[in-house]
Amino acid sequence: MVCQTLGQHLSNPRWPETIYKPVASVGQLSIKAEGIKSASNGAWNTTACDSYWTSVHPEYWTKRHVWEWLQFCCDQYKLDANCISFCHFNISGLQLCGMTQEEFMEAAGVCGEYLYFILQSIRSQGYSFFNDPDETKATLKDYADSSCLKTSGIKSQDCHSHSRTSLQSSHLWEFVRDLLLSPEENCGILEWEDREQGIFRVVKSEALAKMWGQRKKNDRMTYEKLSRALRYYYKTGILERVDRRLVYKFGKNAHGWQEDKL
DNA sequence: CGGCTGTTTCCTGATT
DNA sequence: TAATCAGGAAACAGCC
Repeated sequence: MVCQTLGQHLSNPRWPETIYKPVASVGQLSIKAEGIKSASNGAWNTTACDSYWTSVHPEYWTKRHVWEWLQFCCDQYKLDANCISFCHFNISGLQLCGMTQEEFMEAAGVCGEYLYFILQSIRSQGYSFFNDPDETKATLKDYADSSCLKTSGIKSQDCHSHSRTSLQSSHLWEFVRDLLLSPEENCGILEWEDREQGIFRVVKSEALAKMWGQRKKNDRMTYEKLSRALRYYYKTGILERVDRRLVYKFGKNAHGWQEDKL
């Protein structure tokens, strides 16, 4: 897997609306911090509250914890996971803590700058980062007030051209694509039948539905329903029909799956 | 608030 | 017989 860099962003860090939507103004960042406050009153999303990584110092995080942290940041701060290069973050917490801000930006573009800041906040505040919403809010606002967050203007393509094996895709076909591209998450659920032509097979249909259901926080998802959604993609050219059971093919309007274009 | 997109849910019927 | 496929129809959620 080839990982692109975002060198062009390093000299001029800015926050595009498309990457961090709530940051249209400093005030709106505070609104996001309010979200943390309400969440900490008992409604933490599963990414944060069901795992013990929030109570462990980042240096002791496993790869899994790093991944959960990324998920948490994407959920909580509405970062676009498509900007984050998974291969750069397939590392332990110790390695994560050793990354420089520049390395974060190389791994996740402008989102990386924000991730870096969040990580440093967690490292300095420890467990209280997740339990002291006022502190968190103040810290985030301080950062929002800093110069790098005040401007915006990088076009969305700048972000999406950096798209890799994303951790959290909003669309079903992207979820399927990313599962195909990340063997560490795939677990044999999907496999390529013809890599060049984009033909793939659903090996474990129930597991795929369950995983998609988890992604959408819907425990009633079934392969029947998931496949109905996949069939809608025939209309839009995201997928093409293959007359074999559990076999699909990426269409002309699907992108990001070709090996030579990664 | 309305319109649009992308599902989700349910369904009937056909195929493997 | 069960699993899957093919779509129509309607509901629903999130976004603009």
